[in-house]
Amino acid sequence: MESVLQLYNTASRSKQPFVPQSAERVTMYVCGPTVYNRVHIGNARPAVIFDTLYRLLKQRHGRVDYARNITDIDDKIIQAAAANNESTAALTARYTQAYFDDMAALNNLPPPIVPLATDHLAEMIALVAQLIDSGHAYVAQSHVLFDVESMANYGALSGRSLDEMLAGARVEVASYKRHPGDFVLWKPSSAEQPGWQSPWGRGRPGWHLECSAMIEKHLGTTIDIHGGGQDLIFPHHENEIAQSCCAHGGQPLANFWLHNGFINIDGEKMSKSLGNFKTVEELLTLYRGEVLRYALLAAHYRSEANFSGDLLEQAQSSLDSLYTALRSAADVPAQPFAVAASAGYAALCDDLNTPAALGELHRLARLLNSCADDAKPAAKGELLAVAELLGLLDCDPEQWFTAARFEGAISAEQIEALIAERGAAKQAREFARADQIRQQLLDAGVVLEDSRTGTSWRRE
RNA sequence: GGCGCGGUGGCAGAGUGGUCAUGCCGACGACUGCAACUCGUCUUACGCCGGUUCGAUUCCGACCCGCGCCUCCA
Repeated sequence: MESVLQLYNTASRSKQPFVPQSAERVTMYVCGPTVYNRVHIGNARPAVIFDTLYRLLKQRHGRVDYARNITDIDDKIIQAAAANNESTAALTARYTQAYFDDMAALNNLPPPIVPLATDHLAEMIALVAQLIDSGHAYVAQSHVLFDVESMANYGALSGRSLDEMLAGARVEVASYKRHPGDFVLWKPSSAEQPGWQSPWGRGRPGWHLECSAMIEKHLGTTIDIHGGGQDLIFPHHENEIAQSCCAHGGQPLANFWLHNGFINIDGEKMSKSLGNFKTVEELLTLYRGEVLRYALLAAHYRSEANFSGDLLEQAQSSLDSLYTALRSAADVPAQPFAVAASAGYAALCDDLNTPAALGELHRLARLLNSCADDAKPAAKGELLAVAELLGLLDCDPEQWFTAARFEGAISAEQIEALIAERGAAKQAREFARADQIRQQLLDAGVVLEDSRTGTSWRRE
């Protein structure tokens, strides 16, 4: 029997069985990056988490309309482009491609829908007009503002009332707002700022507007799952809900709200001021993307995760041991395995318990290492099937251990030549010479492993 | 101030009212010319104080400590 998928819904603050509106087509939207610089490892967490969920949902339902947007209009983009003396379009095109590259390096499948904010101005303007018409928004000093008091249950997702929000307000309130909690739907652009013509003059959208507009266009009025980082619960998702619900006669924007926890670096919150900001690009010069992915999956997605060199070393060693099992079983055919029957699959169905699923990978690797030959194809098949759900172990095991990862590393040809020489020395029982070659290779970062069938090697 | 989260062995990190997470590191044994890999065994746990219970790391309450959000943020 297939496991029920339980997901923790921020809206209800509890795990609930996931039931999509249509069993044949699941709709999921995840907030993507604002493309004004290289993304950091914290930005990669939701991408990896929701990619894993995407894989699981595809397995369960077949079709998943998964959209992850690119925010390519924003004040930070305008500032960065001005600082570089280039157009916002040139800047965002460059960083959008960099984001795609970084995410691909982490084994994330490309989402089937990747909408750009700047391709949806007409939809955003229409949404604003609708909110004005229905009495949920007003124009003030060339801005269009959402009237939070017009919505009875504003604040429901984050669990706060308008009064409570005021108590902690730490930002100066613009004088033209009727209520301090009112947020910008549309704002005016100066001549040098990017802008679009609208009924309220030339301007640009507020932060939250694009998601509401793009969800409606690509996925529908109410979607099954909306995801993102914890910090987006308020105000971003709260305001998306306000915009969409009020424009749609109160219909919900999403049935399930999923939020991932934050990543710390060496126990401290990652921030530019602390200087402990790690970009994916930077980390990829030290570790393969799969190692980063393993490290990101090693903690449950809702918990805080601490990123450190130690964690990455452990992830590397853990992957090495899994690939060692696959390398030893290189000649074993993988028997097709119905993954829904696996304990690893069941773990993922329990609110995406990736640490338990990784544990299952290790159990299967041990099984593959130790079981009788006739049981190996099944063990290998199950191991690979669970790993695929996690986006792991898709490398050729031989390549995993032998590919040179640093400039100036000893070549495979040189290694093979030395191994041949050592083999001859062993034949002649000149063990001193053989050990000397082993040490020479070890100094070059190459470990030799003798077996009945010959000598294999791996880089450390 | 308001809302919320968490404290598990050297490290990372699941989970459970009573037997085992798992991985990394460490120790020992088997295997090996020596190693490595692998397999097996093992050590070190559930913040603190009460309560419920035959039994609590797990449930309840208080306390201590850490963290997040409260209109930049994944």
